[in-house]
Amino acid sequence: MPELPEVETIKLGLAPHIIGQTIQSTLIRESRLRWPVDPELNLKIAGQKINSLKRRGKYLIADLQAGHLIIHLGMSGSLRIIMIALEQPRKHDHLDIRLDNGKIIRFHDPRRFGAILYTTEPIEKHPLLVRLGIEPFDQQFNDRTLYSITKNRKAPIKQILMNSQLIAGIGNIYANEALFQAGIHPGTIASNLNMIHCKKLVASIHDILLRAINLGGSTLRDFVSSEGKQGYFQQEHEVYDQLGKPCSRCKTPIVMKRQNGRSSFFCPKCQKN
DNA sequence: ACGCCCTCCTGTTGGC
DNA sequence: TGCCAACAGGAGGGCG
Repeated sequence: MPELPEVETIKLGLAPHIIGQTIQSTLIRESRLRWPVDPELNLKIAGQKINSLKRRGKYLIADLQAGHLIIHLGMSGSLRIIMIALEQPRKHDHLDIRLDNGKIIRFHDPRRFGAILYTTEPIEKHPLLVRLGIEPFDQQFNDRTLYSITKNRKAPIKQILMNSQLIAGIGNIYANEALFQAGIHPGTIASNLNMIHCKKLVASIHDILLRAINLGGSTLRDFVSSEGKQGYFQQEHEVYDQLGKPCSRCKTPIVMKRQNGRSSFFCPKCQKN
């Protein structure tokens, strides 16, 4: 579920509940995530105030007084705010962070590809973050920077978009959707894109991500009580998971193709190599 | 440096 | 209805 817009939505929903609060305690029910949760996590972060909440790529970063909590939701992770003693933990509720205001941040992740890490190193030097590529909403992300990323690469453009070490935050859904909107075939070799393609693609990426964030935002009011709601952007998918359905522009049935182990969906008529 | 493939894990779905 | 394989929104790590 969580690509850039979902993580941004979670950040916005979580922030008012947790910013300025002090962590009272941490409860680990299952430490076997992508990386083991530090058994001393509670010792290390209890008593620390949460100063701010940021996003980098698909990572959430809570800045504490003396360090940073790095949270990644993997493929199936979600976070909720719940009231103390109100809800029993469900299966796959792996970790609770109890705050002084009586609220609990509860981490849920059936596939356990997610991660919760604490570091006292400068956050930008953390090995998981240091190699991340440019943020799509960075001022520097424009037609020229995308062109410089693509001009010497032989991989298909879709894989370039999904490579978080080149561009951070775009996953399978938004790569598919942005390429459809830009009229570019997902299998196009990156180095074959010209500046015009790159300009269109940057505009599409911006537009798709912004629209998704805005729609995700409409579920914010449910954030406290609901289990990682899907958000409304899924109703806006033009190609992702739309195999066989008519293209919204030309009515040609949407096609699916495996690319590097992932499903690519596209309109064979509107999207050119 | 680059691109491809494998891996971690559980839950859901579709074909027979 | 049940069984089983395929697949799912990520991404680090290892290899050629």
